[in-house]
Amino acid sequence: MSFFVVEIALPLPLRRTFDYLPLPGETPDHYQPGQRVRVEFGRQLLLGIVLSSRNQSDVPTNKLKPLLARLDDTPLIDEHSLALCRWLADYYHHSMGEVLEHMLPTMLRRGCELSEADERVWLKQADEPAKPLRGSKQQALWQLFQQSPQWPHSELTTQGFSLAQLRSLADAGLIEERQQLPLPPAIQENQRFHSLNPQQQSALKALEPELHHFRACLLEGVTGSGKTEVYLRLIEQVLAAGKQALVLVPEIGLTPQTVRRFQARFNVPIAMLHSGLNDRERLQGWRQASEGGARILIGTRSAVFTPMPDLGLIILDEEHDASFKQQDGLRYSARDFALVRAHKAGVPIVLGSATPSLETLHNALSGKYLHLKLSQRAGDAKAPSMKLHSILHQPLTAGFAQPVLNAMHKHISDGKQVLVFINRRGFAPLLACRDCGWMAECRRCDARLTLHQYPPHLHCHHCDFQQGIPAVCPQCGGQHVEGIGQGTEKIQDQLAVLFPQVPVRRVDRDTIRSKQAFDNLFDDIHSGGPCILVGTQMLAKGHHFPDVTLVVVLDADAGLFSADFRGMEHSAQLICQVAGRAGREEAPGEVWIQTLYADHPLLNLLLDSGYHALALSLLQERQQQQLPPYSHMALLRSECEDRTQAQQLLQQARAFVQQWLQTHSGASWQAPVTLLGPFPAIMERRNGRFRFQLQFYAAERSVLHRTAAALVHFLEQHKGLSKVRWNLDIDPIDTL
DNA sequence: AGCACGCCGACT
DNA sequence: GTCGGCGTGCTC
Repeated sequence: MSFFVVEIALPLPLRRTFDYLPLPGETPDHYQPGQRVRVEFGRQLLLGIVLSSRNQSDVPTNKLKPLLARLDDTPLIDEHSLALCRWLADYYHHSMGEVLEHMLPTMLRRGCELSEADERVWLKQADEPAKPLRGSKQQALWQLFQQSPQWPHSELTTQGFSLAQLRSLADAGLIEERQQLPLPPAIQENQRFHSLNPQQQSALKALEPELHHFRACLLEGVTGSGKTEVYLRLIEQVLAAGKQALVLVPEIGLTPQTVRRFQARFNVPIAMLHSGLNDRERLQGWRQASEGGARILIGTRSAVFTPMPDLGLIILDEEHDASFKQQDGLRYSARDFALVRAHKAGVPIVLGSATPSLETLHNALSGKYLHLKLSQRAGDAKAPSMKLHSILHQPLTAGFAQPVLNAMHKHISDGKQVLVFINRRGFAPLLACRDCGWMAECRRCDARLTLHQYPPHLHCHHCDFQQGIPAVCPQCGGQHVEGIGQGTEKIQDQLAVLFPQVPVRRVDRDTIRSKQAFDNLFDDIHSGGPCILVGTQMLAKGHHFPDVTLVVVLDADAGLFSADFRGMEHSAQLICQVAGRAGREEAPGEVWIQTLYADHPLLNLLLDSGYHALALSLLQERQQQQLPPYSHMALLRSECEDRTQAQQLLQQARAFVQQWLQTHSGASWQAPVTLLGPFPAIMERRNGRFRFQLQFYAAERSVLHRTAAALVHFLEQHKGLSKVRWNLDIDPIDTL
């Protein structure tokens, strides 16, 4: 048998692979790309992925170690997915091993078998107990089986039932244990079948011919215009053709409602992948999708990696949402990756949004994407009326102008619900001393501590540092230490006094700690009756509150003057999203935006002419300034406890890139790379580390790409400033 | 990233 | 005299 080695990708930040000797008696045929193997690496045991087998190695044979075990007979990751990982590793200048780590659910990364996704389930076997059941626990258990004939073992144990209780029901012949892969039960087909309005029909008509090849489409539809119904119709056709559909949604967008709507509509197994699942559930979702059992996969960002053998369509809803971009480690964009995946798989991808990102809009306007618009709201719903309300020189009560309070009173007395949006959680964003001006600051960040009252403490929202509230000023000993400004907690308190007749509910990360809490609150709100909801971003995303007819935006100004060049874009998207919560049913909605800058031209453009008009105007600005999407951008960030070293690393990086550009700019390199920085991050110190950044802009993506590759190579070799942590962000979203 | 090896300060 | 700090260097 001839000599060969197996090339393995290991979960390390090293941008190279490692060769190992095969197991005794195995031939190259035993090794296929995508299998998992266990290896000894230095002194540690690692799980790696086979990339290839070859008949020679760059490493001397006596230095090669043999593999310890091969875990899979057939590849766990198919060739197609492997090629996509290679693309991703290349594009984001990351190690192949770390990219592959993202593709596999935790249990598979730890060496578990795919079949460990199988869970014990208990199936109902009879309709009536032959003898009355003894014990209230047993009766309660039997009640559950009346509701649904099939229960996963783990779910029953978390509900407090014991194995003994299950056994006694099994002995009575009422239920039976099975080892099986539970697929979500199919519900009756074509429930709640909505009819399409003319715009939806023409969008569908335009999309239908594109279903059998790659095509990127932007479905730009105002809130309530029925984008989801168009998705459902497309998925219907894809399923009928025997293909699978991948549906990607933002992190907080995957609500039980969304899932229920899909389940109610399609008579096929649907898999889910999102952050609320435990490891086994994730493995289940992954397995169902990758073995083809599930015909629809609904998931958040990381679900974009799940192999799907019969992929026929990708839907990415709310494409502008920031949660599609991973913000640490491997900083990939699930949206951009989904586009590449669709392209390589030869299937269409539909990006949906009421407020598309300027990048996507630019691609749609230039004809690269098919551009479809839904401008009328489905059914009878009318667009909300939006108005700016100047609070310049106006007396405020609890932060509200009187006319705004009056409007709130009116909607409440009409029996409707009011939503107050303020993007600051906690009681007050600042705790200060009236006597000497001292402010509570975080020791580890360049930030003030936020005052919370429920429970009372000071909290840094950037590093999670927490401490008690000082009774007297630590600087002057004065008694007048108080919260300045307002957050959701304070607004809630004050509104409870101003509107004693209605409940005032708060929705922010602090009240919505668990999914359970959210569902409860949601059911409460849904059951109707007038109430006031005070909340942050969380309120803006994805949720349908049918009885909300008034939305008040308290701090729209915060985003208008952001240091980030995308600040206005994101502000506008947020305002539109919050506004979209109002008046989705028969009652018309009203949106009041309190502002100090009632004559802000872009804000007025947004209100008078809508998001699309504003976006066109912002695109012009971007073109003039040669900012994305009219140029391509990369960001090298550094952080270190030593300020000087963090800065030095970027200076060295800059010097390297400048020199490299000089030596590599021949005739074919007319397009230059513009370097800006290094400069300190907007919050220079965070969690005890000083942060700097170096920006790269290029008109040609390929130039930026090659520069970045050279830079990463340089930084990897260069170990002088080893304490400094660095990260290269390709196509960064926030540049703060 | 781990985990070694390696050379200088405060302890039983 | 050792224990242990974390600065370089390597891992097929």
